[in-house]
Amino acid sequence: MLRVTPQRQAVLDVLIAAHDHPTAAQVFDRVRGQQPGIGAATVYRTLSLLVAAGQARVLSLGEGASARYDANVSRHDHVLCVDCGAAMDVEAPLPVGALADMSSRTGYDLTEYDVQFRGRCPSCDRLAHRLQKQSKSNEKRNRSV
Amino acid sequence: MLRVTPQRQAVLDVLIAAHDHPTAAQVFDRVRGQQPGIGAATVYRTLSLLVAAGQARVLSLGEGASARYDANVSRHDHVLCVDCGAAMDVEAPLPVGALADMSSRTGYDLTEYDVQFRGRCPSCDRLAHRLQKQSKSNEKRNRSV
DNA sequence: ATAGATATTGAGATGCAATCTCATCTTGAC
DNA sequence: GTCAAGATGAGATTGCATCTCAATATCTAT
Repeated sequence: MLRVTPQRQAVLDVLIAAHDHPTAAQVFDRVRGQQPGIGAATVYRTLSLLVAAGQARVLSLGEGASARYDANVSRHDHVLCVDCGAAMDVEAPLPVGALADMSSRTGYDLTEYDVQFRGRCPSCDRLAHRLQKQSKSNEKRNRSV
Repeated sequence: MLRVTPQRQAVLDVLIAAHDHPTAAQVFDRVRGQQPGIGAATVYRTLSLLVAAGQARVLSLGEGASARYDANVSRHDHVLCVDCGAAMDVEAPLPVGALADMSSRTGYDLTEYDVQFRGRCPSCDRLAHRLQKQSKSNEKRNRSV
């Protein structure tokens, strides 16, 4: 029998409250806020359990970044910032039948898909533009020296 | 100036020859076959350089899996096996304008996207079915004991 | 309520990929 | 050839993730 313990509840609570797709390490930190004594093993174990039980999902966003967890288990897509790693849920469903098409095209037995959009979030975008301007004015200054 | 050294050439060669989206560790192993003395630092460094130079791409396939490298830098999508991690390139482009739509919908400055299809590759699928049958016949046997 | 079986926990050890450091070596320009 | 910039690789280090195991908590049957 699988038990509902305070530790497990805390992990799930954190996951449901989070809308930023935290990594396991971030979940661990947050859970510690509520259950200071909880161990890393318990948090990692619980995350795996939740995923196995269909209560959570693992995402591999970003490039070579750690796995990120999401309590939103319905099919959805992601927009993510290549600078700060921020991620948000969006909907960009493929036409009905696209999954079946791809299955027969590849011979794989495909059961799910998702679309990842990558670019810069508004705040990183502003920052990037500001830095760009600055480096241009630096160039001018250096030329004139 | 950026130099083309035998080590860097070897890493790029391995990447171009590979069609299985190897992880950095796998690239390292393969490069060692040709350049036994090459160090891990060099391979990891070179992979980052290649990505920065647009000669390669990093993918985050699978869930919590290590980053995987791909010398195919043109836009394309992936089908991947959730059991063995095999990945293949496919084309599943969104309608023209989808990227711009999503940008204006989210406020992000989006520059790329890709679709990930997940399921079982033909051989893992066969294996899974075989195991399923076996476990059923085991159940029967156990019941009759 | 109690005993015994089963499940869960957390500290610490371990594993492993990835990065960093730095002395040494290579390369290209002059 | 000489020199400066660039590149290399052994080994140390970091940091995430998993495993081990003794202690603890929880369930079930009586």
